[in-house]
This record gives sequence, structure tokens and C-alpha cells, in this order.
Amino acid sequence: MKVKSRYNFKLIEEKWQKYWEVNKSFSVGIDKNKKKFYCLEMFPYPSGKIHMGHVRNYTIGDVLARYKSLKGFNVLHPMGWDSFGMPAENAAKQNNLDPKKWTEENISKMKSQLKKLGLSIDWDREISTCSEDYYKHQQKFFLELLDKKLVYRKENYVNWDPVDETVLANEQVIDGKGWRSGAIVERKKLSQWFFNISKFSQDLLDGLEKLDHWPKKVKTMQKNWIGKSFGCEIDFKIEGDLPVKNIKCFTTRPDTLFGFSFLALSIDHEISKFYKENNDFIKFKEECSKTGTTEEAIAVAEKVGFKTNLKAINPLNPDQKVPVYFANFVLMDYGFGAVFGCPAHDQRDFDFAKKYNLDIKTVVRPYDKGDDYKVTDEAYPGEGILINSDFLNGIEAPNKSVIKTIEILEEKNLGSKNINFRLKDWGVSRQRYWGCPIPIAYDENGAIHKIPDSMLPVKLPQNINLNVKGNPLDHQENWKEVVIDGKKLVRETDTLDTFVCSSWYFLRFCSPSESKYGFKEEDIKYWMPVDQYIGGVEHAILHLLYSRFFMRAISQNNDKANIKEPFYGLFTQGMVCHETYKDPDNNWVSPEEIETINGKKYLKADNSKLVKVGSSESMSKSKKNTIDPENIISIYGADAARLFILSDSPPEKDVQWSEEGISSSFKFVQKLWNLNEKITEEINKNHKEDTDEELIKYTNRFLKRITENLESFSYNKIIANLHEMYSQLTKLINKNYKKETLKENYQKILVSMQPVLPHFSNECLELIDIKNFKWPDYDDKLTMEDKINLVVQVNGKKRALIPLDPDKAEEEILEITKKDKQIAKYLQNNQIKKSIYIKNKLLNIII
RNA sequence: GGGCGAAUGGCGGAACUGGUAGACGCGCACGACUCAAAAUCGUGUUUCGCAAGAAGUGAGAGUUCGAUUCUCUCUUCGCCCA
Repeated sequence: MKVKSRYNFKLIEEKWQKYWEVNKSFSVGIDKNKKKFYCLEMFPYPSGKIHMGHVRNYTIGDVLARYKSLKGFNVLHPMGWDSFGMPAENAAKQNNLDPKKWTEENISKMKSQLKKLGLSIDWDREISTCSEDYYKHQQKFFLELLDKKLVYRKENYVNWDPVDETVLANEQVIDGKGWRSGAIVERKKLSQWFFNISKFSQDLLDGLEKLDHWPKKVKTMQKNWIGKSFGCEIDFKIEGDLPVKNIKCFTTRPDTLFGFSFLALSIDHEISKFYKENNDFIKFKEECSKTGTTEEAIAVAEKVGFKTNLKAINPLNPDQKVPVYFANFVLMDYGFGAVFGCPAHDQRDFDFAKKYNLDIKTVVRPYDKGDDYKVTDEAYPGEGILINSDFLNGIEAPNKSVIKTIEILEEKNLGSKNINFRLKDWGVSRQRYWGCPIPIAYDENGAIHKIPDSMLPVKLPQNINLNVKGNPLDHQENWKEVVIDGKKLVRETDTLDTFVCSSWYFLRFCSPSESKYGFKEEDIKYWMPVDQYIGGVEHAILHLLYSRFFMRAISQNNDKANIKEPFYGLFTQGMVCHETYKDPDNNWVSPEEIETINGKKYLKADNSKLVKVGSSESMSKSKKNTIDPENIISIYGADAARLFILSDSPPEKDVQWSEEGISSSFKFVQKLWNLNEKITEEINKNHKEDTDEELIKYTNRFLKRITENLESFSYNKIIANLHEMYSQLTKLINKNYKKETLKENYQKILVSMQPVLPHFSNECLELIDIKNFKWPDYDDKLTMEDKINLVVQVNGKKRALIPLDPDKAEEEILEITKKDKQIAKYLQNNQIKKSIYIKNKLLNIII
């Protein structure tokens, strides 16, 4: 007996990674004879280290890319870097570095880590969004969109950190305070650039209908985000001491007009101009600016108002006149910056009415309450019947009453049906250095000038001081000056939101080296759309919606592109979790600091101290429950890591990383290697007996299962299939087969392992001298079992399993069954009332 | 508060369109090898019961010959929005 050899994953993985690199195995070009498949995973931010989330994301993508490639598709599987953004700027500030250098070093580190995973990536197409080659085209797109009037400038509120003198993103505002300075964040108005995404609201909504290969969840989230609401525009007549006759207002509940008790305006409503000099109003406005800009911050803040001397007249009841307020909870972006208050049926209005002692008039009663129902402690926003509403009484609200009220208002010329969207235009200005410069300059009058094509790209100045207040670019006097057509102008110093960079990178992968434009027409005609996009669900709304918008915006009046939806298929993978640990003093402890003795976990540093084991949570630095992929690959190898990250959970759900799990995957690779040695030994013997059918049938059944599981993203089941295959083959191998049969079938099985275990599979295939291979097809006829195990139930309970030849007649089966000992027992002294037969599966006898 | 989803052994999870619940893995137990241990291999492993058998997919109802799967009510958890 030969001594078993160890599987040397280090040598073998390195060998194949080198082979793929030298032979450019995954470099692709347009090939019109082949069907294309564009497989894309969300590109990473180059933080310097890959994490387990990347391992999972890119393994899932790689399995698909390799499978499709074996199936004969021309597979585009590229990788790049989402390399602009705040972490580089912050790191550079802290350590006095150049963000560019920092980023480039991180990219090279991460690239080598990704290569160690054995991904089938076309590295010739690598792109980085912070390179001039990339953002040059983005600046062109910006100017194109400006020409198409899809980009404009307007004043808008931002989260302002008064200490750092900087603008904060919403996620940088924690409990109303700046994440870095801790200062209370203010609302400040700044002139900023906007993409007119709201112009496409309806189209973006309609487009969702056709995205059949997107998760329903993501589509629902986008739908809610776009937030189409059906309602009514009402023109309220105004009385008072100001030259104001009407105020327009949007509402989804015109049917509650009889519960009207105040009109609330945004502090930015045009009427505010009459209060510019009013000190109380100025004070009020200042107060309002202390709440954040998010909808949530505004919703949580106490509702406050500023009373005007105006009165609004109820259009359905001209005798009723109610006060008009400015209120902090009304947004200028929504509707017309004015809402009518109906305290009884809206909690926000209710809170406001309580505070200012306004009428609370109940106009909807729940179905199970009488007409004398009264709202007391909180608003009733639910369904019901209209009451106290004159001619509207008795109508079902809101389903019938809204439409009815709109009809009446339209008849009387008091209002009109209207549709409103929650989706707001996309503010793209960022007061930061490390981003794509906006190719715009201003003259002394503030007029906008485009930077001419010949002067693009507008490059970021290098080696500048970042430790300044506000935007570093603002301090670059030399850089800011620009002369266009002999005129001295000042550059825009804001840079673009990094979401702009990721809104078209999938196009750039099609033509990574095209220098004249962001992409080439023939390239995107062939490659687009992305057939399968894979990434985290955290990008379900913004990134995906922005990309869908950008695709539409670029395609508008553009003979080079005519695509609406960039992503044909979308898959959102779950997170990677790990147990959490705390020492006796309640400090987080990382898995590396722990050793396990007799199933109990102790601190390595002091192994008398027991560690508290907490719930499994998504890996994060703050909880110290991260595992370093590079470390894992060097101990267990890439194939074992890929195997484990796929094995324990379906890809769309969270997976729990564990030491036991990865080590069992590692052992399994070794077992497969031992099996491989046995089989290659057998292949070299010359058997004569003809007992091949069993092996052929097994192989076909196996291939059917694994193919189906690959097609349906059930990658965890593929791993189960591989385990089953191992134990089946271990048993089958002891029989005699023709040399050719064994080789042919084993080879098919090896190829089927390519997507998950590319290094191992390639090595084994090479050892039996197989060079060209494609995905093995299976023959459906050969997947049938010879005998079926008929389930026999009596009154719906399983009582016996009877092995039978398939396709027997029902009567015959019933006769056989009656004679079965187990069944006969139950049939004694009983009349068979009826029986139900499911072909080749089940017989249910009712007595 | 609204929307969406989930709940299956000690654990992660399987079960195709309503048809053998618990595939596969982890863990655990026993056995083999060994002076011993580790590694490896083999066997077993939903619960109760010696067994025959019974119960069993978050709880309760319903439809059905038959429900993890479909319908309703409830509970808990997760995610998103507020």
C-alpha cells in the first residue's frame, strides 16, 4: 500500500495562480461567436486589507464566472477600485500623507490578497476611480449632463459642523453631533450641484417592473424610496395683512379637510420673505437650523411653530378660517412646502395642535366605533368611515373618500389631482479634497463656465496641506485660478460624491483603455447589461438607484448608448458573522487572543481567566470579532477558504465563520486528494469486467444535482453534493470498471469541482492528463433510479417503504401492497375506503 | 408606527410545483488503530420508549386523503423606512 501524500496547497495554489497570470487565462475580448456573460461584483474601497465580506462576495462571483465560462460563455469578470472618498483623506490628515500614495499602496496590497483567493479576474481591465484616466471621462459626463439640463445648481441645507467648519454626511451625524468634533450639528444653506434624478422618478419606478432577476426585497425598498403618492393639490385662499392671496398645498388626505385646523409652512416658503426683518422669526429660524437635515431628525425633533397673522380658508367650508404657521417639520422639498394640518388623523399634526391649543376635530371613525367617536390621546391615522364631514359623511376612508373628495374639489375648481414623489434630487457636491473635481469655473458675477474639453481633466493638485479648516481645495489659490478664452475665472472647489464614480464603472470595464470617451459604443453593445451583479444589500437603494439614473442620463440623446437598466440580474449576499468574546472586565476580546481547553474558552495571556462567549454578530473591528482572510489563506489555502465560506449557509443569508468549520473544509480538501490518489491508481490498472453502469448513472445524477444548484445560487448545497460525492465514490471505487469509463466519469466530476476548488481541480485534471474541458452535460435518462422506493401510507401516515420497478399500474401496486406484512397488519378487519396514488412516489390507503 | 422577511435536532442548515421531515456539515457518543494521545478511519446521533410504537417543523385554528410548504389569528426575531 502506497503511503498517502499530503496535499501541498501552497505549492499547488501558487502554481496555478502563476499559470493563470502568465497565460492571461481570464483576459477576454469581444467574440461574436460566443454568448457573452458579464459577471460583476461590487468593487471594493481600497482600505488596504480585504475582509471576510470580500472573500464571500468575490467567491460567490467567481463560482458563477467560472461555471459560465465552462458552459461556453464569453465571460467578462473584471475588478477595480472605488478609490476616492473620505477614509483616504482622513488617514492622510492624521499621518501627514498623500492620499494618492496611500490609496495606491492599499490597492497593490489588496490586489495581491485577492489574487491569492484564485479569482478568475481579467486584471487587464483593472480600473481605479481616482486615476485621471477614469475621472477625466466622469468630468465629461458631468458637462454632458449639464448640457442636457440634468445638472443644476441650487441652495440646499447641509449638516454643518461649526467646529471643523465642514459639511458632514448624514451618517457622520451621531445623535445630532459631529462624529469627530462632537459639536452640535447645524443646518446650513450652501449652493450645491444637483443631479436631476427626480425627473426620472416615474421611469425608475416603471423600470423596476421589468427587473425580474432582482430580489423582490430590493425592488420594494427602491419603490418605497421613490415614494410615489397619489393625492391632491389644493389652493387655499388666504386672508390677512400681507399681499398673499393663495397658498398651494399638496396632500394625500384631502378627505380629512373637515378636520382642518391649521396650515403649516416650511421656513423656506416664499412667504418667509415678508418676515426677513422680523426678529422673532429670525430667532425661530435659527432654532430650526439646530435640528439635522434627515427626515428622521426632523421627525424626532419637537414640533415648533411660528404664528403668522394670516388665516387660511377651508375650501369645503368657507366659514372656517384657521391660523397659518411656519413649522419646523415641513420640508420645502416635499409638495409645495406647505401642508394642511388635520390633528385628529396625523400624529405630527396632533402634537403640534396640542402644543398650540388648536382644534382637534375627529372626522374618521374606526369601523367598530360609533359616530360619536372622538380622538383624545393620540391621532387615529387608520381606515374607517368619514364623520362630522357634512356631505362626505359615511364614505369609506381613505380608499373611496380620497377619490370622491378630489372629484368634488376639481368640480368646484378648488384643487386638482396630483402625484408626488418622495425621491429628491441628488446633491453631488462634497466640500472635500479627495474626490473628482467638478469641471466648472465662475466669473466675478458668479456665472457658470464649463471647463473646455481641451482642458480636461481638471486634475487634483498634489502635495497640498490637508490640515486646514473646511475644504483644502479652497485654500489652493494657484489651483483655483483658471483662464478660459482670456478670461480670469475661479474654479469650483467642491468635488463629486463618490457615488458618481460607482454609477458608471461597469461601463468603463467594457472599454478600460478607451481614451476619447468613457466607453466605446461597440464594447457596451456587446457586453452590457451586467448579467449578474453581486454585492451587499446595504447598497440596495442608493448605489443601485444612482446607477440606474446615470445610465438613463447618459443614454439620453446619446447615439453611443441606449441602455436604461445596467443590471439585468442582481444578487445580494449575506454578511459574515463570528461569535463575540469579552474578558472578565467586559472588554472585547478577539478570537486570536483565545485558547480553547476542554471546550471552554480562556484568555491566552492568562489562561485562568474564562472568556464570556457572546452572540454571533457581523464582523466588525469595534467588536474585535474579525478574522483576517490573508491569515486564513496562508494556513488553510484558498480552496479550503472558498469551500467553507460557501458551505454553511445559503449565499443570501448571513454565514457564521468558525474555526471548526474552516478546519473541516481543510480536511475535506485533503480527503478529496486521498480519493484522487486512489482513483488515479485505479485508472492505471486495467480492469476487464463490465460493471460500468452504476458509476455512469451515479455520475449523471451527481452532475444533475450540482448543475441545478449552480443555476439556482444554492451554493451551500453544492458543497453538500461534493460531500455526498466523496462518500459515494469511496464506496463505488472498490468495484471493477473499465479504465476508460472510470477516467471519463471521474474527469467529469473533477471539472464540476472547478468553480469551487479551482486550484485543486486543475491540479487533479492535469495529473490524469486532461487539458481541454468544458462543463459536463448529463443525460436525463441516466439519472433515473432502477428501483423506486414506494412510500405506503395508511390514513396519511407512513407505514412502509416498498421497493418496486418504476411505472407499474396502480391496481398492481395496490395488490402488492396489500400483501406486504407491515401494511396487511393495518388492513385486517378494515374496509379500504379509497386510495390515492402518486406515480412512482406514494400510495395512501384510507380505511 | 409602516413595509418586507424569517422561525425546522445541541448548532449551521436541507426538503423540487402540497407527497418518506431533519440531506450535508459541525458538535457529541461509541468502536478501530496506538503503550498513550493527537491525527485518521468506521458506526451511531430529533425527542420519549427496552421494544412495538407514539409525539414532533414558534403558538393556535382552518383547507386537504396528506401541510415545514397554502389560508387566518397571535408571539418572537431580523432588515429597511420613519
